[in-house]
Amino acid sequence: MESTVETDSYGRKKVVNPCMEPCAIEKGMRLIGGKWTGSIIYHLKDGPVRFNDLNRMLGGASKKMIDQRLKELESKGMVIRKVLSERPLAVTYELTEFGRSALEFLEQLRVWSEKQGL
Amino acid sequence: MESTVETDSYGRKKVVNPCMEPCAIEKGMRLIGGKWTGSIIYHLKDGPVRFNDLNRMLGGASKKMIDQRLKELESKGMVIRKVLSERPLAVTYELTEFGRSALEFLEQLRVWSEKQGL
DNA sequence: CGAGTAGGTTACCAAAAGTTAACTAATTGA
DNA sequence: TCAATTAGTTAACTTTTGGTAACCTACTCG
Repeated sequence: MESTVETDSYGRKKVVNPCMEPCAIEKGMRLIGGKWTGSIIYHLKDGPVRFNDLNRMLGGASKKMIDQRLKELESKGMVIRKVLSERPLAVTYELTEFGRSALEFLEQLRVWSEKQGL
Repeated sequence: MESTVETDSYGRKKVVNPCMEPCAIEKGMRLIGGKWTGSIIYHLKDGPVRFNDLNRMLGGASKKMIDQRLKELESKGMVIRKVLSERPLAVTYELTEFGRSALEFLEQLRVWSEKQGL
């Protein structure tokens, strides 16, 4: 993963390990870097949350977005959808172990972000 | 920043601190979550890199992308562009202190990402 | 001279992403 | 009966993105 540039005797440049396809950082970002994705994971940190509650917590995100993101996260195995009861329909979303493992990084991001006073 | 849902005596839900606009995580993500942005910062970690070298390191990213991202990062104060010499034109990009401060969690992201074997 | 380097810029286009608002069906509370 | 809740879905639309490839000036190497 360490790509470096070397200069040959004629002054020509060559890259030793170019990231031919997205490297780890890029892949990670594509997993949790989508709009609202990080926020959703973060808001699930304290346990299961219901769809509409999540919707209310993330003012600014539309239901469609939240729905879409939750489905992505579910398909990636970071979130589980649980039906508490049909009639009346009640559903919660919670983090899997994998999902939970992203919290560490997200927490650091949050701290950094707040420190910069963004 | 702690948004929670409360239920009143009638069973109605209210959110106490909704993230009305993007919260810290969201803002952070928008700063470094763009395609290739994290990778660019990460590849500048060992010091100044020239434009075309960066281009070679990030196989898969086009010049246009790199150019665009570098300008964004410059405008956000995370990267500085330095002209080493005109005639022949030589330019390097390096991280500012602010840019460097992002390396800490990018490194964590990298480790996490690799651990998942993505 | 012709090719290659450096550091970009430009136009064009296709595809993806995101927003809004309306609508669903079933249930409950006033 | 009216309103609101639940968890979504859908269509229509706009915006943003990202990729390609050509072009630019200036310089050096053989």
